[in-house]
Amino acid sequence: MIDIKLIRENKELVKKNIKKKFQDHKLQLVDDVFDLDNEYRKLKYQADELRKDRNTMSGKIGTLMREGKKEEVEDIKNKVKDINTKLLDLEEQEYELSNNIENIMMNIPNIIDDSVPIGKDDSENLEVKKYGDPVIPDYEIPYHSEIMEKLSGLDLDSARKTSGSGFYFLTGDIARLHSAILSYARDFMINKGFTYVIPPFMIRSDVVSGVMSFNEMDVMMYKIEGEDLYLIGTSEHSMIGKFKDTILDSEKLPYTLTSYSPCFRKEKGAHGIEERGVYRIHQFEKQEMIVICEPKDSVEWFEKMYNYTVEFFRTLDVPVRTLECCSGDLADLKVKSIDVEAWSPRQKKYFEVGSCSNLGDAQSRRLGIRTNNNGEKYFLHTLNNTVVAPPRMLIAFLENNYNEDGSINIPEVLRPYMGNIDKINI
RNA sequence: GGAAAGAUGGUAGAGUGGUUUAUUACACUAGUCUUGAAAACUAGAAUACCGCAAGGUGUCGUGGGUUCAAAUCCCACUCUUUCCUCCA
Repeated sequence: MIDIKLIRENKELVKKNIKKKFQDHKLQLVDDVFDLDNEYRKLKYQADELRKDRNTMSGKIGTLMREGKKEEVEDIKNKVKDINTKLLDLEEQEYELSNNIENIMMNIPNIIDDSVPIGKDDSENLEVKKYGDPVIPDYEIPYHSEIMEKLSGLDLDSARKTSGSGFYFLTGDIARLHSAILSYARDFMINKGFTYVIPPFMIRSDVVSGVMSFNEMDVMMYKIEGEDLYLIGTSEHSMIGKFKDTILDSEKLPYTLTSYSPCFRKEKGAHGIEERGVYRIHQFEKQEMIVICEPKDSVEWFEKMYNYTVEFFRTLDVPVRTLECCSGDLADLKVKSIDVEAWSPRQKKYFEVGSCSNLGDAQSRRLGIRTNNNGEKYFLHTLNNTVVAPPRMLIAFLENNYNEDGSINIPEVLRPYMGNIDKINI
């Protein structure tokens, strides 16, 4: 959500940004909201004047009553009643206008960073850099769920019985590996100076609507029946919600947090052939990082954050690359975004395992996350990034650490979390 | 789940329908005094929005309602504290 003042002052900039994102159908919205805003301000002035009259007149009644001037009181009462009738209509228009304006503003995309490559959709995302050798072994690597099943680590059949499709039982060493990765990720981020947080896994509707659009909400979120609660789709939801309507002490900035949570997603819509197994499921676990910082520092933090993920994957012997989201693929709230993709030696291509985003002040404006810096108040910048989401990450991990005999190498950094074994054997 | 009390500016805390334009204290900012500080004294100061400004409007947990007028009365909800009940 951008500042409406930007539209008042520089409509063309906002329009140019929309064109960069190939959303030409939204160009009209800028003119519409500009007009509505003017209308709203005129109306507000009128209504404020009426409210002013009402207040002064009502104020007089108190004095007149004490003086016992009943007739005058009745006269004024009637006048105020008239004002209220007029106001009723104006207030309804005022409410409607401000709602319309807000709805449109939600649909006007955030101003993207100058460095974002221009492109229509994900096919035009740009590779930034490769890390590690994308090795293609001379033996065949089975589908990840097969690897896991051979190691008695995955039971999808039972999960279908208890919960339906899109769920899994992890067992034995694979389950332990899953936890080990999360524990390692937690300690990895703590060592980078981040504060570990376990947030609520359910949030209220007002927080949900603060962090996502109604559309996203319907597609992603599970609602708890009979309660005003939703299961979180990512810990970012709780973590950003935590700061809703707060003024943060400028001396305590930046807030660098790493949170763990299970994530619940409906995943409405068709799934591709490569989404069998544990690639796309209703419930997974994730270690996330969140930074809330001064606007001037967000570019620097963005760089640091996706590099942490790259470094994390490299310590687990998984080759990765970074892919920059082009203008057309960038979600409306985002200023800039880079995906971290892991190498799949089976598919012989990279696939997404994490996403790092700089939201500028769009999210904080929407939620009211500000700082007070020597009396000057302004919105902060928010960023989020995946450290690791194990079930999907396990795919990359297993494929890249797979030996021809079906065993799995455990990289050194993970061994303390795996009972010091260096291999999972069949 | 049940009962009681409560939610007011950065903090504490008064305010039970109309000079509340939200008392007061602490913390805060500026000034006087001082080599500097402390203390004392003087002044300023909640917040969002509209407005070039003067000024205006809204906001006393949230949402409704009553009234000419609501921090104050009524209803619902949320949260906090204490107690009972239940529970990992």
